Amino acid sequence: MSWDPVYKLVKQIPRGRVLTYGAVARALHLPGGARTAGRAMAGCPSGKGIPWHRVLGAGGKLLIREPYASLQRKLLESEGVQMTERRVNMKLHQWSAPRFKKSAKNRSGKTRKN
DNA sequence: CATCTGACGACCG
DNA sequence: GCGGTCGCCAGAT
Repeated sequence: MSWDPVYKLVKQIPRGRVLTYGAVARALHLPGGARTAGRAMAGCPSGKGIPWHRVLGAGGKLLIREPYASLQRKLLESEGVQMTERRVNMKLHQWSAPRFKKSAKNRSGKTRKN
């Protein structure tokens, strides 16, 4: 399987921003959803400048285990990402991944529900 | 070819 | 908020 599009998207994640596996899967329209994105990241080639640490689980959960877990935390923290012991503040750092094949909707300043 | 597992996500208690 | 279960796809054994 060619994960190139996945790595390509991850490489586009701005510093200090993060994405979830589900978001990546949906942005690239990957079959199987988040698991497929996870598989792609698991085989993430080193030395390619891929900010793999910016990809988290749903809700900003840090799913990666040691020894990469601590490394990921260190890198994120280094980028000024606000986080708890095992979760990242998605509200502040979730990045709007560009939609491939689908039109991106303007979700800025939404009323939410109050 | 059958089965298990995994850098997942949503749901339920 | 946390742990357990089911569904999903692909690779490994």
